[in-house]
Amino acid sequence: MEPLEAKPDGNLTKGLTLIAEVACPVPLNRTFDYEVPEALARRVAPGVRVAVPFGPRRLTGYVLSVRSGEPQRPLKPVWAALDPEPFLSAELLELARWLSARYAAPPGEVCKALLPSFVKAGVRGKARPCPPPPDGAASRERGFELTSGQAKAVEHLTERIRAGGHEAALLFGVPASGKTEVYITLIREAVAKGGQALFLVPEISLTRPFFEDFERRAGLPVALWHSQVGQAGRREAWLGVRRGEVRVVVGARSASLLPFKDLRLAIVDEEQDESYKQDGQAPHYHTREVVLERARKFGAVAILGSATPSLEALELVDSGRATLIRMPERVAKSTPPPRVHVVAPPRAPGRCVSDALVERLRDRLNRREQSILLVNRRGHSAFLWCRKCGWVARCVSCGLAYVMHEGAEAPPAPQPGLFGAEAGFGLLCHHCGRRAKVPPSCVGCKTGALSAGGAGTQRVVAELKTLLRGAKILRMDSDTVSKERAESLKDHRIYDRFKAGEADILVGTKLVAKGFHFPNVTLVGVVDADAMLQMPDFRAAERTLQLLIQVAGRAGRAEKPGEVLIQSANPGHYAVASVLAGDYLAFARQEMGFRRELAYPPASGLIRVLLSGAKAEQVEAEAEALAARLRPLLAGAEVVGPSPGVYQKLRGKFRYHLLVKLRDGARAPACLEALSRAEVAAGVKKSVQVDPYDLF
DNA sequence: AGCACGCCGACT
DNA sequence: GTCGGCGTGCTC
Repeated sequence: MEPLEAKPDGNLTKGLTLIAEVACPVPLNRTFDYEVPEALARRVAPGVRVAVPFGPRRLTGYVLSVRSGEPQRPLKPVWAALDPEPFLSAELLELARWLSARYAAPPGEVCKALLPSFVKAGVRGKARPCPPPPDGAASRERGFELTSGQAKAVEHLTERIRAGGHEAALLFGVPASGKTEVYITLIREAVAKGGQALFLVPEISLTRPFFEDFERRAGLPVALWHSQVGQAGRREAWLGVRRGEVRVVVGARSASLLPFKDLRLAIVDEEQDESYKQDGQAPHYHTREVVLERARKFGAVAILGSATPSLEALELVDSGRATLIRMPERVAKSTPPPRVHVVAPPRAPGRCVSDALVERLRDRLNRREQSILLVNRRGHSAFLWCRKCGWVARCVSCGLAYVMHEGAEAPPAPQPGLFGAEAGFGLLCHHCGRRAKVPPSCVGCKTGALSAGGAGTQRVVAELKTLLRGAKILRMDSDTVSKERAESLKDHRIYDRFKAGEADILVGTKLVAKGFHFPNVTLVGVVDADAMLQMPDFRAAERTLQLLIQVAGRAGRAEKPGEVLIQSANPGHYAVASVLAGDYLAFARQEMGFRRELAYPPASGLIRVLLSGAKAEQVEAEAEALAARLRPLLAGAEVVGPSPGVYQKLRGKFRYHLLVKLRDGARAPACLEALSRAEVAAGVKKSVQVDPYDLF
């Protein structure tokens, strides 16, 4: 017989109570227990949203689990169950717990991220008829040849999809090696077996071409998912995926969080792309990791595709967690890969394009072929400084050097398209968007003349205009390609115009390196490879090499051979040398050695603790104190810092960070626990980021 | 994150 | 005399 006891309100009940573990949407890395009143016992189940009292307010929480037990303390009751049946499946709840633990993210915010916005507006999903299964007629198309080794690997994966069971593979194929064909074959297989397939690309603008391609060539109904899809489309796709009716999804990062019912295949294309890491807001997940985790749970096949695999993916192969499939040959074997040269940057002060590069550009103009120039900065010049006293124009709230823009004073952003009548200069903070006027002379010493340093896209365009009279030049960077236009059909206006031959030269930031096909481009130039290599980031060499190889792949994709010119003062740098040698794996081996030596990912787990606040001394002191407290607590981990953030001051707040390097992965959970529990003084904000990509 | 509680300046 | 500033503390 259970003992009876008096509850605080005086009622006599059994000692055992129904307890719901609820994730509340607050930035606290923990869950809260509530008592489930008898009347709600049937409706309060894992995955259901509930209304609960939370301090003085009422909020909507997510039930993670229900158990019966003796409360350790008096519990408040669940007020209401909001859904007739669970919204989050058992698999999604498991995913929520995993995300929360892996990335030190508040469980309530994780659950919120797993539910689409229309749920909050109230859901009344109509039952819709199942679309007829795709007929086999369309699935006989072929058009590519695999070498016997690749064919065997693909056959193996096909077999795995057919039989069911988890497997992860890294598909390492040179650009234009026909990876898409392999993807389509495997997607068809997954769908034919009655399962679902997910295909991820790093950018929204890349979803549409794949979407159309898959619909046409695989003969499959495909759903599109990314942050710009409208309310109606989201609703249809989300519910369809959950019911298992949507069989193929093409999407960006957030599609990895969709409520799949029977996932059989997940593909992460261009897996090295940094946009797969969500760094801006919690949960700070990495798409590659989410996909691998879910594929494991579903017993699905996961494929990471890349021509320049991340060191993380190569580490998966080395440790036996993924198999390696190489596709070392181009489909169009008649066209040789582009020739790559390194040339010295121009000596003349103020010049950014060397004579060698200008000459090659002129040659292409004469031959009516097109060229692409990669410039790693938008704007005109990276900074404005005084040659006499060294003063640099800086944003007052961020402390960052202002970037000089042409026409930046005239809102909105400069006209897209052909370079023309953009007049006047202005200063723009690339972090907070603050604008300022260009001072007539140095603000520091009052007498020195100012000059602009660090060439941006606008300046390169201006220089080419004077050096190559009559050349038609298009500029493409985030100032000319607006975000809103990213998904409509006219969004690729600049791409279309360039492809249609409206311009001879395309000058742009890394946007120009993305997987678009310009048959008439035979020359690619990289204006300042050194600036990319010198970024204060342990992944700088990896990122640079990946970008160089990617942009080099834009040259000579059709019948005419391509040529690549890289301007660099360090031809001996191991990243530059690897482009010349065409040996990515040699670079990866060397880079992995450095990562091991310095305990950077993937040789270690990296956790960043960022403190920010209005008073610099206080933030610094708190950071020091935190580091001192953490060091003995985190035996086996290396605590680096504190040091001022790369951006010491951002939007009026001073920033210091600590880096925790964990060579022993098994200790990560305990370490995260300690880090998220550690308290800092009021007035200072702490944030914990797991495996951050931005160390700003 | 909210939202309350708490202790110091300009107003009907 | 009070209305209100936002510092700081808590949320099952």
